[in-house]
Amino acid sequence: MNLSERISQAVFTCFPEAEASDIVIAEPPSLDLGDVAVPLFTLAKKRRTAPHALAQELVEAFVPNDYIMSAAAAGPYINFKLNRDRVGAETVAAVLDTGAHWGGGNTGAGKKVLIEHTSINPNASPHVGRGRCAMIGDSLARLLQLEGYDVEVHYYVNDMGRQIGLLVLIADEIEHLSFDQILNAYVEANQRAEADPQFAEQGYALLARIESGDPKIRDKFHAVTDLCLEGQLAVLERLGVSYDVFDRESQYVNDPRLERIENALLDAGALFTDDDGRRVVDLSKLGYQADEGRYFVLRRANGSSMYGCRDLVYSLDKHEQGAELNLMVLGEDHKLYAQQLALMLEAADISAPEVVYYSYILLKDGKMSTRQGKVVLLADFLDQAAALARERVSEQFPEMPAEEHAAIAEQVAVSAIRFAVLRVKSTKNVTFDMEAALSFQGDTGPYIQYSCARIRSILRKNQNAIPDTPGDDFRVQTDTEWALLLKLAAFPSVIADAAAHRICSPVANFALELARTFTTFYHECPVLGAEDAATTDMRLLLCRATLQTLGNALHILGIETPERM
RNA sequence: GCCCCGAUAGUUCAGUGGAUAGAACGAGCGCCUCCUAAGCGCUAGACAUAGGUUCGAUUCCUAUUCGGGGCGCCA
Repeated sequence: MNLSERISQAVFTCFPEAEASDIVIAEPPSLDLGDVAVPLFTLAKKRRTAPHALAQELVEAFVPNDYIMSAAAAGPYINFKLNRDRVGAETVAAVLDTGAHWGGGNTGAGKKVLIEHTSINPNASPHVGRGRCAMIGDSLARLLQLEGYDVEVHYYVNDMGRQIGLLVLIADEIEHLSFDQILNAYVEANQRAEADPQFAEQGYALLARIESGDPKIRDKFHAVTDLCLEGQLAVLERLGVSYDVFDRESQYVNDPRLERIENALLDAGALFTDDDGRRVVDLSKLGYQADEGRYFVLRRANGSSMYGCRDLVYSLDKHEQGAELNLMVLGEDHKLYAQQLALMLEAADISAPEVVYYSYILLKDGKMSTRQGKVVLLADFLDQAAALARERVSEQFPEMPAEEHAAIAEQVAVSAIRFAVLRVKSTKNVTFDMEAALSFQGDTGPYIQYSCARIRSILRKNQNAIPDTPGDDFRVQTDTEWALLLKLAAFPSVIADAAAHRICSPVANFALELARTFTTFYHECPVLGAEDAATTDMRLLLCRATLQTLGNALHILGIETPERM
């Protein structure tokens, strides 16, 4: 039985007709009032009494037990005081026993989840805006893993389409196209296509040839996109983001399975050929309400397929893999498109993927613009951050080998960017502040890592053996220790909530709060210099449990916990 | 024009249908013979506007304003 169940139990015993959903477990404004609070407004209404009267009634009927020591009425609230030694010891034991699994609710046991994210156009080194998708997707994957899901991460390689065709044309003119040149080549190709219709035509012609199965052209497309993908993945790898499966858009062109969807659309009377010879879907036949976005073109007049065809087959392909959960992370600019796809898929009785959307990252002086060079490239940020961090570490630990300086600096750099991006709710536009992200001070990833390093330092300096688990002499002596224990105990519910809502920012904010709570403890409660050995042991256990919890939370965020920094 | 998202201190972000809305940065003052000062303490500062639902709204609903995104042959 966990804490909230025990509290509910206490309320039930004197109010049997209450339902679990009526009981809200809250935090009192101060630990002086109690450890856990229950507001009684809803229950009082049910019983047709005043909340404060009900509070009195419950207090009088309350019988203390091993876990809940007392109940006190405070107006419309009832505040419980817990047996801190008992609850604290159980919390620490739970953390240390479950270790890397601590916090996971196992709701995903035996279930497979397929998650697609990043899938950026192969045209340039990724900037932080693109990185938001990768970091959110990667952390979501890690979060679901902790919940016990069997997670498979997919990356959809957009290796087709007009712009890749143009890029292939340009690549033919350059001797050895490198990753660094790709963006320029891409911009140039688009400019030329605009100015020179013939050039643009050549691009479409290439598409037609790849669609007709020309292996030479296909190889050319692959060569260009591979070069790009390789460069992009190298940056993403620095961030700790990895993928299990790469699905090429080109492998879904001319896929016979499209027929199944087209037939369903025909049956629904939604698919037709318009006056110009395009194959168009009228989504209003599938329940689409608005006038805008009502028509969706599947094929150009010349018969070549549009991206939608490939996406439909790709969705079908993922659907056929039979995962319990099919997730994808998309920018909010894809919202309408994803809805349109979902309607078409559902018409063919195919369940559409569940989509997690994220909003754009803005800069202080406005939107990012690749063409205006107004972007923060992930690689540039990491380089700058790592250089700064390296200076810091080498000053602080001059005796440390240079490779270790570099390794720690890289971990700090990754933590700075991942935390800055992940702590913000994904539906909000973030304004990326380069200066703040490079300062490593305050509400940052490095601050949390620093707390971990302090814990590691204490554990390293400790000479004596620490018990593996709390014993009978586990005493919670101060509010500071207790506040830390309460924070630790809250971790599983943070994870459960985050996983259920497919959102990682609460995990980031929890980690920050826990680090702050620990820092207070660090300043107020000496561990190695405690009054007696039992207190030292207790605090060492608390340190270990905190490190484990911070480590688990940071692992979800893709942030390492350095031994020193 | 229509649709979707957002709006909390000077700034960047948390948070909640209920007790006193939290941090950080920036500003000011203080703290390293003390487990790492990437730290800590103190001071000043906010729920866009107007209605509504509710015992109670910053939180839910509606409108307005502002910002972001989108609206048939780009992916």
